[in-house]
Amino acid sequence: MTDLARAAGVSRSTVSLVLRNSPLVKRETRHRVEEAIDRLGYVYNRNAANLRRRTSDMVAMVINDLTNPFFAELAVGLEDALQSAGYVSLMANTGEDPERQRRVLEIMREHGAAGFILCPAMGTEVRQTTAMTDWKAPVIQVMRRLPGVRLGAVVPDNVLGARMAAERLLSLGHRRIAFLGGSDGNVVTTERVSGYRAALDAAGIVADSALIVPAPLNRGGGVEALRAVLAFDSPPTAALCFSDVVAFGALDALVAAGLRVGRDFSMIGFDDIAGARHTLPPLTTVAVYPRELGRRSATALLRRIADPSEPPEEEILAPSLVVRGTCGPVPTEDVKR
Amino acid sequence: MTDLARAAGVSRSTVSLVLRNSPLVKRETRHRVEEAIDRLGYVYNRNAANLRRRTSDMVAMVINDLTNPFFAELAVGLEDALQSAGYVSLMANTGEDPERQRRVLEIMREHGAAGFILCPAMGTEVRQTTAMTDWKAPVIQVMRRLPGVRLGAVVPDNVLGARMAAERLLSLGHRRIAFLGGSDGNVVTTERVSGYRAALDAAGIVADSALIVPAPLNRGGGVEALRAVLAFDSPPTAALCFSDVVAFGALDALVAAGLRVGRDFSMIGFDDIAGARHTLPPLTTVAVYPRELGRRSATALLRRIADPSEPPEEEILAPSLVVRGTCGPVPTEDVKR
DNA sequence: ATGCGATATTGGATCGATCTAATAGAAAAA
DNA sequence: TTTTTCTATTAGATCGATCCAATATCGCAT
Repeated sequence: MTDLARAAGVSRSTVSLVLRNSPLVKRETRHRVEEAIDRLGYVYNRNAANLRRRTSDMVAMVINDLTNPFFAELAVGLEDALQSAGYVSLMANTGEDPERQRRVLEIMREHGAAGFILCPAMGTEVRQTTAMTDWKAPVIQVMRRLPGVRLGAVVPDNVLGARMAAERLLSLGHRRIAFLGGSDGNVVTTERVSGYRAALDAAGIVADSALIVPAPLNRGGGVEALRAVLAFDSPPTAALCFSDVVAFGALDALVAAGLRVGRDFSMIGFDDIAGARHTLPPLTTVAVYPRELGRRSATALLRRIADPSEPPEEEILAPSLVVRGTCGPVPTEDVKR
Repeated sequence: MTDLARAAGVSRSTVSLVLRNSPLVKRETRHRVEEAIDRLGYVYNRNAANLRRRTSDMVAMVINDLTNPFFAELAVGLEDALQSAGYVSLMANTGEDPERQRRVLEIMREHGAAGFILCPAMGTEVRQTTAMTDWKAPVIQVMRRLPGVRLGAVVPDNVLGARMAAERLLSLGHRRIAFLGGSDGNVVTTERVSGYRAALDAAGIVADSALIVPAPLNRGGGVEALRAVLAFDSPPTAALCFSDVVAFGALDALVAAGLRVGRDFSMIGFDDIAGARHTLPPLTTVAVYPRELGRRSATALLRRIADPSEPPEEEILAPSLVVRGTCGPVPTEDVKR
């Protein structure tokens, strides 16, 4: 900047005014400075500016698993909104490792992030998030909300979504309905299972806890879980899966067992990822709009960055049931085998 | 830091030494300072440190499309390696928009990124990348390499991959082989098509350019492209697809047309993404290991950050053919219909 | 006591920007 | 001509760290 000032024959202060295109500088001086800028190949230093102004144009995004298309979509929605608002994203993938999560959060804090978007890794201790409540920068949890922590959150209504799905199956006459996938440590599992339970309760059915089968959140998990329930003495006639990916595996296992999807056995997924409409038959599922989730959390964060006195809010997005071809009426006794 | 110094009864210089845990400070003073650090809730300011030291611990990652599982995997490999090396990632998604790409690159430059990893958006002008050759920070192109630009690059051997795939089909007796998907503007398309052509040439077959069908790089594109070639007077008996996603669409179209995959028509994909092993039958494809691509480009970048005199290199990773179930011998005349 | 080398500590300049309050210059009003 | 009022410009302090050269403190031999 000193070089620029010398080259343009003005003071550093004036150069600074030009850089921030202040209306104070005379048109002619501005041109002289601008000419110097591209003659000398000057590059503005945002970090120095942020240091002096005690501001930041960086936002921290810490995501549990970007290889999961659901979260990738969420991250893109987020980044897109932040980028349009003039922020740049410090992004990190934790791979569901709470310790790694702790480290990157700390580093991003030291970088002076203006705010934090966190999709907590499984097994994140509450201690971690409560510690964040008195960081000066606002924090928004997205997708997964740790219980009892006063940070903001933007999440889908998992309870409602699971209830809608289960109710659909109930209305088709199914009475033995399994819940496949997820794990106890996971908030989302807890919520979805509770929605599933609520629907059964409302229909006056006592939930058979053997029908709730935890499994890894991948295709293999779905295969396993479905095989397990088929081996029961009185197997279920339908299943609600933790996610579409799990449902894909469950569908694989169904055809492997020679069952006709949607006739011998009904299936509902969760998330409505890209592949869901291309299974055979297309998967009925609960759409939760990850991109919108990302966009909303960005908006919520930006609001609190703009006005830090705003209280943290929890935004809960309604999901919707996307009916495709994997559900049908309960099969008659003889077919059920 | 001044507060810390006062609280611990030492000078700012000493505090600084403690922060960088220099062996110069006496154990006892160090403890006094550390005590003050967590009593006052002090947070280290990396930007200020980087400003003074004229260094940077941020790397820019600019990716064309993170919702594509292939690139998501690549990004994760990258970020993982950078994170372990103590760098933090400035990440942006361009959504294949060259103008947006230009803007974010400029912003990250102004943030003083120590290096750049770029997977150029389709339609990126060479002007953009040549301009980057005289940025002081090193740049590595990943996956897509713009022709004739002296920046580093880490890419798969697309020519070889496509040739291997085409040779496989040729060895099974296929003579009319289509290439489905991609577009002329895309370097990767050019490379894969040229590998396909090379194999045909070597087998003494004149490539029928009508069999090279550009199409959008999504499932719908695959459906369209396959329908188009089936409508020919003498349709192909096999197809090599630009990517697995395109192949998924093509498989959909095949079953819709009542053809048996691997018997009436053979198909090979490209990329070996997660879903490829779960099609029916499982998709034969060319594996290019996106995660490894990411990891290598991170390594290459870090090397050049550490020693800026290192010349830019092009690293070309060998792909491998993953044989699954979508290829079979050329059908006999009567079946071919 | 004094000197000496080693070990610890420190003041002040600096990185590249912004900010405040002061000032110079020109035009308008007295 | 003098005063007032804008409009442009500027000097110097500052943000939070590091770095360098200088200095203080110490144990130990003389």
